[in-house]
Order: sequence, then structure tokens, then C-alpha cells
Amino acid sequence: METQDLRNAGLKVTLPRVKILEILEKQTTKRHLTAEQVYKILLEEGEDIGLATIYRVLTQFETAGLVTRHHFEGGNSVFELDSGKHHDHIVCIKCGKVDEFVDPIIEEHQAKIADKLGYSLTDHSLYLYGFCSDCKNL
Amino acid sequence: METQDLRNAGLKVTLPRVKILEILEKQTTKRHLTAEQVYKILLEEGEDIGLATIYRVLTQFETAGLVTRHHFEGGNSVFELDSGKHHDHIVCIKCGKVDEFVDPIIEEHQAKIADKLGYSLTDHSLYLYGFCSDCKNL
DNA sequence: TTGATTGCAAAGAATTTGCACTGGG
DNA sequence: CCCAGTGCAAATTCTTTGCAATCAA
Repeated sequence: METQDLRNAGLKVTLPRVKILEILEKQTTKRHLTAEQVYKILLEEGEDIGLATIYRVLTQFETAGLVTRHHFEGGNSVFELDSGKHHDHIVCIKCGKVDEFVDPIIEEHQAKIADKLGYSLTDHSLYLYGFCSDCKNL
Repeated sequence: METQDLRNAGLKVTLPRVKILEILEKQTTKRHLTAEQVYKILLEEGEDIGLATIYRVLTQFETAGLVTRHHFEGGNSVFELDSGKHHDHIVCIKCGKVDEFVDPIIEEHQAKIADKLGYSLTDHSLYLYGFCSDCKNL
């Protein structure tokens, strides 16, 4: 339950935090949301939580490691519940659909490249962009 | 010479455009600049070109395929002269140094993944982040 | 000449912050 | 009760736009 997640993260259990965490956990198909989208979902559920608070809470979640922030093409940030396991993303430039994947060979080569260039890797981001199966024939 | 590049791109040859293109071509070590950085370099050279113009010109260059725009971590866009050949980037999170690389195996696997997930790929962005050789021991 | 290009200042979009108020522990 | 957390509006940051003046062809 969310309450415990919040406590574990060292965050006081407040209504906005619980609600926002709920929203994120509830997402099955669309795991990646902008602050704005979270805001709208909350409004639909009758919760009147300020947009500023959503940004603040999501940033806290990010710091606490509960959530990951991505900068997809186009500018605005999207947030995703951190599942614990690393993965990369492929994004449909038409409908916004996002799929996740992991490719061990790619991961391995990234490490190799960083090494060859003398970098010690801390992070990486790989985004593929294209048309998903539903959009490519339109 | 820049004049010809501009003409080929269908752009009228104006002072701001020539100057900005010069700046970009002059970069050897630091090929990736923000609009702000271009602006400052121009000021140092005594050219008084408005920041808005720089954004406009860089956007035109992007459209014309002369320049590529990247969204590195942190938000602001950086522009790089388009060398014609695709490459990915590794960025030092301490000093901002950027290296470029290409890995055929990674490219190949990306295509494979997109295919498996039913996407037709149009583009991708791969950024590795870490400490470069100069920064990792500090 | 004349439409394209600039500069400036103002508008926008996304995100953050200041501050008085509220609520969780 | 008391301080962390919130809401709102104002501030920031990066980027784009409107419009009159200017410039290249």
C-alpha cells in the first residue's frame, strides 16, 4: 500500500502524495504521465490539487527514487513509477504510446564505448521514435 | 565557404546567418552549443545580434538540415553542425564535454527491437552520461 | 524596389518559488 | 501544538512571435 511506500521514502503521508502515487500505480497501459496529465486525472476524480503541488510531489518522488523523470522529444517531462529494473523506451510520435524494452547487447556495448572513451558511466538514456503498429498505416 | 552552404539551403545570405554558421564551423573541441553560448561568442566578437535572431536562424538551419538540435539532460537545447553522418553522444555531467560515437551493433539492435515491437522507426536518441577522463578522479 | 530578415520587447509554455494558511503526527 | 506540506499567484527560464525598421538581391 502507498502509505508504506511513502513512509519508507521518508515522506509524510499526505493526501496529495497518496493520491498522486495511486494514480501512478493505477496506470497499466500508459505508465508515463506528464504533470499536467496527473493534474487532469485528479480533477476528474474530484481531487482539487494544485499543479504546483504535483510538480513538487513528483520531484520529491524522483529524489526518493519512487519515480523516474524522462525528457521525451518535444520538451515536457513525463514521470513513470520506478519499477526497480532499468529499461529503455520506444515512443510513438503520432499517438504518444510508449513501450519499454531492455536489450542486453545494447547495454553491454554502451558500457564498452564509455570505457573506450575514458568515461565512467553513471546513466544513459535511449529513446527510439517512430510510428507504432496502430499509427503506421494511417 | 558558408555563403554557398546558405545558398544551397535556400537561405538568403545575411550577416547573422553567415556569422552564426562561422561560429558553428569554427568549433573543434566543443561542437555542441546552446543558443545562449552562440550569442555570447558573437558578443565577444563584437557582433550585436539579438538572441531571438539566433534562435530563429538556428531553427532555420535545423529545418534546412545544416544543424541538429539536441535536448540533453537539464532542458536547454544544444545545436551542432550536421556532419552528414549519424552518431550518438556521450556527455560529461561534470564539465559538459561531449564525445560522439557510432556503434553498428547498437544501431542494428535498435532496428531489431523496433521491428519486434511493431514500430517503424523514424529516429532515435541515445545519450550516455558519466564522468569523462579528466573529471572522474576529482 | 520589395519581400525577406532583424531587433526589440512582449508573449508563451513549462516549471519553480515565496508566503500565508492548513493539516498530519 | 508545530513544522512540514499545500495552494495560489508571482517569478524564472528557455524559446517563440508581432511588428516596425532594415537589408540583400
